[in-house]
Amino acid sequence: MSEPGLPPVLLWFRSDLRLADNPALTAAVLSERPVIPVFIHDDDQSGLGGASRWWLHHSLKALSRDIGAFGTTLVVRRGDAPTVLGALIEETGADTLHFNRVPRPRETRQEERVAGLLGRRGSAVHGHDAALLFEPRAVRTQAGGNFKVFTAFWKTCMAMPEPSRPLPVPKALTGWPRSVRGIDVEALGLLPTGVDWAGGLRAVWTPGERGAQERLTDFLEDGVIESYDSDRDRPDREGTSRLGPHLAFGEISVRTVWHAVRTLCAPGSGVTRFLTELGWREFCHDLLLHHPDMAEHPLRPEFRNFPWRSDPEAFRAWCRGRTGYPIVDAGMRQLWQTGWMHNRVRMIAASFLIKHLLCPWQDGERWFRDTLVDADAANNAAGWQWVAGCGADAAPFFRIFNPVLQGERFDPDGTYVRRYVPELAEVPAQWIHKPWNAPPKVLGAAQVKLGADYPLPMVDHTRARALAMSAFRAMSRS
DNA sequence: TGAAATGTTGGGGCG
DNA sequence: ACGCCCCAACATTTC
Repeated sequence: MSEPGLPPVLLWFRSDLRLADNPALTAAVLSERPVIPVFIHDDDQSGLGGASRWWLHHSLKALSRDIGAFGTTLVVRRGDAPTVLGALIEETGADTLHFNRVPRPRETRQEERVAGLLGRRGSAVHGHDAALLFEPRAVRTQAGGNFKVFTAFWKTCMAMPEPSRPLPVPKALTGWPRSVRGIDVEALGLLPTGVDWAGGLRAVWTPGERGAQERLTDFLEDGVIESYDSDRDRPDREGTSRLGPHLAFGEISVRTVWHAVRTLCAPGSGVTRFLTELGWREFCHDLLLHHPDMAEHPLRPEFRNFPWRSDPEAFRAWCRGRTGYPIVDAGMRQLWQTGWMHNRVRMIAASFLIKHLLCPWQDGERWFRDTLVDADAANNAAGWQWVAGCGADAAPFFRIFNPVLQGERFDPDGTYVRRYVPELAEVPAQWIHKPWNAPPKVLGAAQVKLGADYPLPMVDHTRARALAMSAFRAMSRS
């Protein structure tokens, strides 16, 4: 127990809304001083989309409850983090700050401002690393640069010492006996105003550390991971972990996931593949750290000359899931309804926006950032550039998905399409991914009138493909 | 972590 | 028996 009179330490929560494997928390507890846990929301700086705001609200509620169980209170404030932290130091006499670094450019800049401001006031500022498996920027080529090819990056990671084991939840947390002014999570105004569009999210997700751990447990049970290698590509199955949003908000640490899989699962192709996906997350963060403008500017500069089209109508149709290509529309509607889209379908839908509609990939990146509960600045930007063919280790631009073939290959029975495009529910599997080819009799029996109940394809695949090729060639010539 | 076009091969039907 | 064509199946190349 701490002596009265000892100055408290500030514990600044950010994208690490958890108590397990939280080195900042552990360090604060070890200091044997009263701990003031703080969360600061900055509406102007957060860059959070609507779906992420919904998630953050519930995740903060969960964290408040969990901290409350220690007899302590999470202090919630809004505003500019360095300013708020400075004010808290004034108010409480705290002389130390612990936080976990967020290895992304925006957050890193914020950390530097905090360190500068608090350092000038004589406070000790301690940043800890727990957001990645391997220390940010520590993975280097032999020449000392950052990797631009994933396989080489991951091979190097796998030759490094295994990631640290996760830290336990501290046994106790001593709070600050005096009350510190804060606001209710509700007052942050993170939930939808007006129309409640979050019903689909509530039905699918449980934000918070408990929910994250349950999701991990579910994934590790029943041998899901054994067939992960193939099932992860099947949107009609529950073959993926769905840990994305929990990782994005730091409700569970990637090291916890890593060691749980390594400890509890028999080695095999599924395990290897899943760990590799965690590797992509590492790679994306490494890329964004070295290319802070990756969400706006293509890594391959020649793509600045790509003749993108400006077509707000087409973009809107894509957003709303009314392209006329069932696998694309199912994905976009799953995203809108649940805040999440299966990864295979993300690739198909993104490819469609970029290569069939020739819309700028940045527009799609922003839409995903606004609608995904697992929106992550690094993963999202890297993923979109990868699909567009202008990123690191990217698919060549001419690798154009055929949405019909992709649908038939990865949703062979049409189960996924039927779930999210109910107007096609009665269309037989043979035609579900290309209803425009179905005999009129079949469509009649399925009670579908194309162009009325469900749109006709907004572009012809073969023609769109040819146009994309010539646009690509135009860019390559210029 | 493609798709489509083009090339090659080999078996069977047939004159 | 032989060559020819057809075409499916597979492989390679091209975008």
